Amino acid sequence: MLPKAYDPQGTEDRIYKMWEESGAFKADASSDKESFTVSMPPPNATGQLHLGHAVMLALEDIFIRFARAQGKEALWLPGTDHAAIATESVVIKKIQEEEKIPDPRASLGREELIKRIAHFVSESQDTIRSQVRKMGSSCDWSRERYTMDKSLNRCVNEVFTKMYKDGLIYRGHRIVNWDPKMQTTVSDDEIEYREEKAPFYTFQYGPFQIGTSRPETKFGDKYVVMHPDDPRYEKYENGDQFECEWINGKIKANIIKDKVIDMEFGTGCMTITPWHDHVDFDLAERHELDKEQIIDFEGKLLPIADEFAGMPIEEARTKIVEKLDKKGLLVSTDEDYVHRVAVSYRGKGKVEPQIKEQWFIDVNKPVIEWPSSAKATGGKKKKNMSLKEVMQDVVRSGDIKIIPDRFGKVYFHWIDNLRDWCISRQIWWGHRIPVWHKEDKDSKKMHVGVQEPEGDGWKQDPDTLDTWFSSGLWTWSTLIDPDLADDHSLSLQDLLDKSPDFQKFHPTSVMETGYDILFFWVARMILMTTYATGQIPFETVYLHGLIRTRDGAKMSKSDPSSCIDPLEIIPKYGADALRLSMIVGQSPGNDSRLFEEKIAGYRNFVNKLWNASRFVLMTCENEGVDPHEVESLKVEKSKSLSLADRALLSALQDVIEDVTKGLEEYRLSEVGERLYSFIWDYFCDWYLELSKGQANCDVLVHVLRTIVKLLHPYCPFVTEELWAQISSDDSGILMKQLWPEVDKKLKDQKSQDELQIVIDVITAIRSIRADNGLDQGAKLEVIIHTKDHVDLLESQRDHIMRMGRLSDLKIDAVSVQHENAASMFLKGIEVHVPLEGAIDVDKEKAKLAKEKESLEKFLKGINSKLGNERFISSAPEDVVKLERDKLKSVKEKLEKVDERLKVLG
RNA sequence: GGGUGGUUAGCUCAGUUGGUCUAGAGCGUCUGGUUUACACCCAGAAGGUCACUGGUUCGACUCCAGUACCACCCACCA
Repeated sequence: MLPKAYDPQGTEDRIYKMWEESGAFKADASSDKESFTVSMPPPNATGQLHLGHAVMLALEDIFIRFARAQGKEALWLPGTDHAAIATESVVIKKIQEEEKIPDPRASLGREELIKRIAHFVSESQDTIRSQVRKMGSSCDWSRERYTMDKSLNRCVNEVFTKMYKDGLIYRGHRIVNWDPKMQTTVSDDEIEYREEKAPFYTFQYGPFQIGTSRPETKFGDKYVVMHPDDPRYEKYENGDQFECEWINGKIKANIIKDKVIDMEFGTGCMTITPWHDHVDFDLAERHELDKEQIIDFEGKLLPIADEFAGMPIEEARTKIVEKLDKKGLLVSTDEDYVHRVAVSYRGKGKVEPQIKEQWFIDVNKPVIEWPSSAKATGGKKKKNMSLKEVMQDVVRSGDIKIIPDRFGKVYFHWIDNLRDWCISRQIWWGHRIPVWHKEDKDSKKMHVGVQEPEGDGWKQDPDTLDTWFSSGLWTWSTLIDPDLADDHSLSLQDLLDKSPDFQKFHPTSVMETGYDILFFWVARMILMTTYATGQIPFETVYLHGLIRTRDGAKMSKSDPSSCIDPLEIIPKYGADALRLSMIVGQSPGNDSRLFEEKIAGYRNFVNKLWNASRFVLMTCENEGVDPHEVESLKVEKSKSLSLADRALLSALQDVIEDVTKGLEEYRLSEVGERLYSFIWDYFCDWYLELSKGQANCDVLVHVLRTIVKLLHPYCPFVTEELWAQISSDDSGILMKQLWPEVDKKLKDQKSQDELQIVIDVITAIRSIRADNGLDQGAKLEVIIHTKDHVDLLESQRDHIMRMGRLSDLKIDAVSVQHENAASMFLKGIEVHVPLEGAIDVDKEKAKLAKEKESLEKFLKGINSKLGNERFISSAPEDVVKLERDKLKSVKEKLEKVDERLKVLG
């Protein structure tokens, strides 16, 4: 016999091991079945899984288990990401703290540091693997990938080379975000802003007053810019020159007029520093101005600063202000000025714009033919598209569907503002740029290719690639056969053609991830994959929201008290309960809040199902039935089923229908609720209670088996554990079972309606008892007066008596005031109990009259709609059909109302 | 400055193209309960003018416009 409460801790690991050993996670590329693929967003190999990962795993596991049960060849490919900057900075910090080495890069050197990082990564991969298992994820471990795998590196190099040859990758001097702490560039999307209070100074600059919070960048300033329409500076012309006293003596300055200046801000004019500011850089490009570097890559001032050369920014700032003040050039200081400082998203260091030679991807160059392969789902072939245009095209055409669709807008807006993507990083951890340089006495040579070129003296470019470059290839580079990675006679196209997994499983079906990395990752996958493979990376993008605390705050690692750690929750409540608590009540794209009571609630539900199953097993035992020997067929043919049985089987068909449709449409929250309430409110609270009178083990077992199948994607562990108790002998494990199909023969709306009447009667008796302060123990005698339901209620006499706790029950076939109502007499008190509708004749009449009126109006509305030719011709067929159905049902209702009004006189 | 989402019971949230919603659930609260599984339970109850103002409609929580507040995203801040 099963224990009284479900024990997740004693169950889950055992079940997971059983699944894994059964081979049920493995997908077969040679199968004829329709494929369904999910690429797991690879967690960063830097540490622990958090709730964000848990949501992702739960959602994807539901998709994949459902697809598998539907008979599809389902592949869920797991993996981890090397997370370039994030990982390198974590390890460097660790070494600094643990080994007291202030500058690990300099002390250890490239090779040793990479070795250390690789060691760290492999440890953290082990933790991640075990954590992913804890969630019950049914992913194919035999295909696990890592973004730094050899075969993935091959793909990276192939794509880089291809892009370079197509002129989509170029090298150039451009302003980039420089992180002096990590000594690397950072992409625009990896920057966040922090508010900071810093003094804002106004200086006298010749005849002008200029404002700045960064005096240390002002050495090279020889341009002063103002708006062309600013009346205050009317007398100055673009290009005018003047001489003025500045930090280190007299300088020659030029006047520039440009519309980017905000006349309202400060004095309406400013000096510019093109080397260290994005806007200034653009402005300088437009007006062809000189650019000069003031701050070096360590964050110290250069010789241009004279006496300040070599000073770090912060120190120099105050000293420069002092000097200008002495010179009488400081006009005012605003100590309370708040401005936003750019900070690296990964390394958390302040970002300093710098001009540097970097590698870029040109997103506007029109050289792409799309779709490039016959397998792609796109429309007609178009030529000369840019990367940007392809990215827009695949979403606009509907080839890629984004859920929720409003994120499509966000996506387009982002693409509109997209600038060339800087892909080189000056860190060591990552895919090294496949470029080799050779310097002779009089010539510089460069080789771009998949492999190191022949001959001596070639040195590989020291830079690595942005981590999103390789993750952009994730959906397909993971499907390339690793055995082909070393065969350099193969082209990129050959690699794709010769990899069975790619042929079978790409494009993938769903990309499920948080909306916060729509730009970082989803957009980049679309860009890289369409270009490299000619296929879209995925058909559907499902974006989940963030999980927040009860108060709506973000769960942050820095504040552990605010965090719910999946690893603490799982042993306490079980992975199934955690999964439910994150899925139900969560709609895609919207944040949701999670707290322990909510998880406890779903733990209770899991336990409820557990006990319902125990009850079924006990009942079977009492009846001498072995649940393993129950055949589903018996249920279908049996005509001697009780009303409750017929109603339940019919309701079950509705559930199968709703759940299947809901899952196909990715409405996971609704489906979860539907199952929850069916199991608890209907199956347990009514059916099991009714069955205590007359149990039909065939039906009990059949229904429980179906329930367990339907719930399995949400709660894989309990359901599998229960399945072992109730499955027929030869059927095998639950996760390999096929999805239940609706059996139309079992649909029986009449039984459902009739059972509802019985339920209403029982409920009425219960509420009368409560209303009259009669406790549960008191035995009651009840007389039901009814006109139409005598036979029905008579047949359910036992149930009504038992569940209403009655000592006696009389059912009288008398004509009551009007149909569909019954009255009851309790202990001499007459109590009217509606079965449906009210009993007070006047009230009833008034209500019916009102209903009639509104129905007539409704009818008029629909008639006018259907009579409108424009509506008929323009509306889709199903909409018109819907209206016609409405018309029909309204007419029927109206007839019923009329009939009842007649009865009432 | 541009954009997106939210505002429904004390709390957390559902509500599928406007019409069985006379607005639901879970938690919490209150009352009662040793019922052939389950106190991680059972039976009941209280609690909402669906943020506000207009509009469209025979009919609006649902569609449109505007207002207020909250949250987030993008851009800019010399």
